[in-house]
Amino acid sequence: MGIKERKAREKEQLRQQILSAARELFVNEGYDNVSMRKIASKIEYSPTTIYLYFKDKADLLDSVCQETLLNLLNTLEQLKSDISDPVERLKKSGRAYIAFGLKYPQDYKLTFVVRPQFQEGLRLQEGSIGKKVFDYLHEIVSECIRQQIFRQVDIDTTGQVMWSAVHGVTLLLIDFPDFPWTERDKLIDAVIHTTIAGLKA
Amino acid sequence: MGIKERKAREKEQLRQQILSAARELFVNEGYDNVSMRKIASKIEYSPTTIYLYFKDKADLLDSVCQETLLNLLNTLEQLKSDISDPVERLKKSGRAYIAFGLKYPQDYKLTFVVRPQFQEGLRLQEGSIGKKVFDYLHEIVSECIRQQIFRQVDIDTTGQVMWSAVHGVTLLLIDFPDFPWTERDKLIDAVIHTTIAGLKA
DNA sequence: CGTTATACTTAACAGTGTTAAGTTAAATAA
DNA sequence: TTATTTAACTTAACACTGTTAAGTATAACG
Repeated sequence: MGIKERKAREKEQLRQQILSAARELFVNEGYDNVSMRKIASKIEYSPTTIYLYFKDKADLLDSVCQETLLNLLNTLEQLKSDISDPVERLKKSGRAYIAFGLKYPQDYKLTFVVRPQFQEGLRLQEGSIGKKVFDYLHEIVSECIRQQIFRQVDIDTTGQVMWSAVHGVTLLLIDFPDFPWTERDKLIDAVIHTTIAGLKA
Repeated sequence: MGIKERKAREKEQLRQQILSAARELFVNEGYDNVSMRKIASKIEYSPTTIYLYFKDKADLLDSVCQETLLNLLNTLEQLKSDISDPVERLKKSGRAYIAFGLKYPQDYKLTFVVRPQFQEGLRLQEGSIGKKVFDYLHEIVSECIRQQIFRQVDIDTTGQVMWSAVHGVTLLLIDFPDFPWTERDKLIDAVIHTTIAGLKA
């Protein structure tokens, strides 16, 4: 039964080809400026072939975003073992989260802003990668509270406050690149420092 | 010369008609799902008439967003005189900012997320309404620092931190309505309280 | 070798933003 | 009043969009 396996492998390969072509185009030209025909011509297949692998354009976007989330999760989890002090770990993670968003700004926007628009009622489902990213933050915050470093506000709220802070500054820096921001790293540090200080106080 | 004035008035009237039709459609159906033909048919004119009043669809979006920013600015400035304590004023303003975003979620997204995507290199120009909204926050923060209630970090950074916080939570609540958030007002209060506490500490 | 399933393509539909050319009616000038 | 110019708007068209249904060729299987 080697043939079926080869076929499956080839199918998967084309799927990946479509996916990476789509990502590259989405990121460089914006979701709306990319047509299915453009993606198709990039991989030298007819436009309709894509529909054999993805339900529609939104599904393609969704798959691209799943990959992005996985990248983000991996980036964050690499920091996990590094540091024992949970506050230090939270700072590093926050900075890493923002840095990821700024390194791949279009991917970040696609995932956290464009996709929710195209997939109404999108929930970070239990078991989804998006949920795992949030859980990662949640866990560190939780440790800070357990060690009584943070105020004893409920854990969920605290985690969500942290997420708001990093999400907010990331998007502002992406969307208004020409605004007269303070020096970038200074602002990022200030956001993280302020939020953590506020959670301690 | 009453005729010219009447004509000008009528022109302005149609412009407003187009604008409010566009706003209603953009808000209810999303920018991408609204065609120029749809807007035109709503006001019972031919599609090309719109181009006599607006350069293109992005320009129409821009004008809609200007109105939104003006609304936001007015909403905020109504609080100005109310309270003398700058910290209390900052809290109220922050809450009002977020409340505005949640009351008109689509307008908020159009203005602060969609528009920057369609108008690359958009800057909050000196004298623009967007700049004035930010300046409003900036001013209150500045007063908090002057009165030595906040740490003596530079004013710009402090204002930007505040903006990040409210922007972040607003967008998260809009984009992920089905996420298991803490009770909404509790989260909003936590964000504002945490940020302000962090700026004090 | 004939049949069936797989993988892909062609052609088409209804819609998009936008432009150029055309039309109609009102305002101005003779 | 009548002729001309100007303003406001429309018609028709172009090149494109996402997506579907039907068709084709090739490889696998009995």
